[in-house]
Amino acid sequence: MSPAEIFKGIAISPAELDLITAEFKEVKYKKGDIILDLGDTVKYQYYVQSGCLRTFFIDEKDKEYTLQFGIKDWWVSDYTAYFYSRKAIMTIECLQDATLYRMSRPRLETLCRDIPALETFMRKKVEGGFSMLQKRVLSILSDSAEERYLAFLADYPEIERIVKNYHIASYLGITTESLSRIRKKLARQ
Amino acid sequence: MSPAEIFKGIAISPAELDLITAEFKEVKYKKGDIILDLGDTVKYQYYVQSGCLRTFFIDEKDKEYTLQFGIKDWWVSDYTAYFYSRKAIMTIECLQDATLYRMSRPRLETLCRDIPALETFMRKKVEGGFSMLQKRVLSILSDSAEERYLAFLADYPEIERIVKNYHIASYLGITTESLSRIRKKLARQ
DNA sequence: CAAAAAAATTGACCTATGATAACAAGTTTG
DNA sequence: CAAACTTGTTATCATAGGTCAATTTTTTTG
Repeated sequence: MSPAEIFKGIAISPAELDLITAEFKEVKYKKGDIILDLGDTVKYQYYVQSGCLRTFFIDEKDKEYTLQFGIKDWWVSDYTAYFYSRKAIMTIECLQDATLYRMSRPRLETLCRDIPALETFMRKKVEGGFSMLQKRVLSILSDSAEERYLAFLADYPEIERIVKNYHIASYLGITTESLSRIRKKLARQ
Repeated sequence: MSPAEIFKGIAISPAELDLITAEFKEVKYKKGDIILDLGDTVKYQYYVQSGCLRTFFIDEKDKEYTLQFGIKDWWVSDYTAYFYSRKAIMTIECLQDATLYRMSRPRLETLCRDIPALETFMRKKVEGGFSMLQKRVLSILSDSAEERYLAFLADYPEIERIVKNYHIASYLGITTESLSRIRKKLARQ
């Protein structure tokens, strides 16, 4: 296992791949660890090699909203802060012991400048994320909580097995009581 | 007015700028025109030079959800379809006579390959869009309809002046009746 | 500018989900 | 393995926002 796996499938020379992978640092976290906390300076984005992370936002009423789960092969960060070199507005916690490869923004920018194929790779990665977020906006606007729960189960069966129901509820934007009612109704049917 | 204005502020040689602007085509639309329709092949993304566009999704019950408005200096497309060269799942309509510069996906990909500064520009543009969408997801999940309406007015005062209330309602994900009640309440206060 | 069409408002009623509280089930740890 | 804690469920009641239908206001057009 090495960061090289991240780039399998892109046309890039071995020398360039070495340049890139040299800038990743492997870091390990334990279940319950806070990887990034509200107000921290956001230096890194993380590639999840194994384990499970959760990025969430806490509102004035201390209610949590899960923005993203991250499992194998996902990238995780507080991207708004990461992109604009600002302080974190999100928290990232480790839900399951994890091995991550982290990359600092300035280093990645330098690599992108030097290695055009990497720049293209990163652009397409963000395009994919943009597309997923658009889909999520539409889903929150137009689907009922039950429909969104079913879509979540269909889209992320592995995540459902790992995380708690209250994490899923906070991803769907409903209370844990509502999710419980939905689950009961679905079980009956 | 020429597509060159799109790239003011990026470090790019005049020769490269010419290469890029040569690939934009100016197109004009009238209020009410459908620029892109459900099922169309999505070839272009559009830079709005003037006027106002709206991208929206229609669900099974014929209810519309506005994903994005586009005014001067915004880029508009059905991005999921554009990124993946798929058929449109959205409709784009012209809300106010518009002059657009359009760019085809394959041409832009070629230009990005040849001009690294353009690739970086495009990546940062998508990063900005990603960040805005994340903010919108959080806002839909955590804010009331009234809070979202107030935020919309604060964020897009120019758009509010141009578009109909039912467009705003469909952006906020509420009915036009609800928006009307919210407006009444705010007017009273 | 009058008629028609489009947009916005209002009222009455309904429903999905939230809030609160109590409790049950599951999991961790001394 | 029992106590303590965490997670999930259930019931009751409250409410934001939806639905439907009628009406008023604004805009467009012949």
